[in-house]
Amino acid sequence: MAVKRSGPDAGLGEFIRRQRELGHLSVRQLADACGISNAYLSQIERGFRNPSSFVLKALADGLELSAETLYAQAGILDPSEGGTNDVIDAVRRDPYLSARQREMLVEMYESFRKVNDSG
Amino acid sequence: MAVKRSGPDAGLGEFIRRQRELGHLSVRQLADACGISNAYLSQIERGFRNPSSFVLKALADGLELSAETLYAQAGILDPSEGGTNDVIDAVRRDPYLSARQREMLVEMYESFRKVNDSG
DNA sequence: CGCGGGTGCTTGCAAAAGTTAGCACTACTT
DNA sequence: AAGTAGTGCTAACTTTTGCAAGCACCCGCG
Repeated sequence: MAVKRSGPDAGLGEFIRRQRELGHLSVRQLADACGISNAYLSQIERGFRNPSSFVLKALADGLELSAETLYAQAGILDPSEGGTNDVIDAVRRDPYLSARQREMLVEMYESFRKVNDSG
Repeated sequence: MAVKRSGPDAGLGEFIRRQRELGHLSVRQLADACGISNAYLSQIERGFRNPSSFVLKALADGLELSAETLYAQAGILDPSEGGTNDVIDAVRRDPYLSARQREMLVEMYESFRKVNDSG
């Protein structure tokens, strides 16, 4: 498999269920809102199925919470990512840069900030 | 199906391929780095397969870019969430940089973009 | 030439995702 | 009590993911 898979022990399902119950939604209601079957949602909540990116996105929408929150819960997004600095964020988000170029820009920026602080 | 599926027209694959090529990696190299098969990566890049959340996460790591960038490209994360997209804007807005530093960062960024376009 | 190793791509197949139909249970009506 | 509608869950099935193996092609080297 090589890629990590979450089993029935995954906390994501429990989180989804809690969120659903907080919103006073039934399994069917949320499933309909997300465009998935109730059976499938039931299995996701109990950790027997591993939702795809699209289903995860749909669930985030249906639960009216940010996709980031859900992804962080799923363990596929580092909660600290998307940090506090606009420049670094923008560099990380720019789709036209290579990894190395990103790295160079971030380093350059940080060195500037460092120099400015000490000066 | 009820949940949106991306077909061979999806831009995600092209984006991944572009990032891979910018990093001078072969299909096999990136696939190995991500812990997925080269066959599968090839299919993802051409839009014939739709990677799961976990594979997407692995790809983000392998390409050394933030998971958010990739998710935004996959259309499963609203790009406006969590900050701006424009590197130059962010640099210009940053209050902790000198005019000279701003200029250098912008020039560096633009030269990268230029190189990527031609090469 | 002929061989080994690099590239990306295709082909079946196993495993997982996701659906439809239907179960058992509860609560409210008539 | 019987009927209807709500709840979540199960079973059987179809579709998609993801992989091992192998294809065809190109290049440098003997």
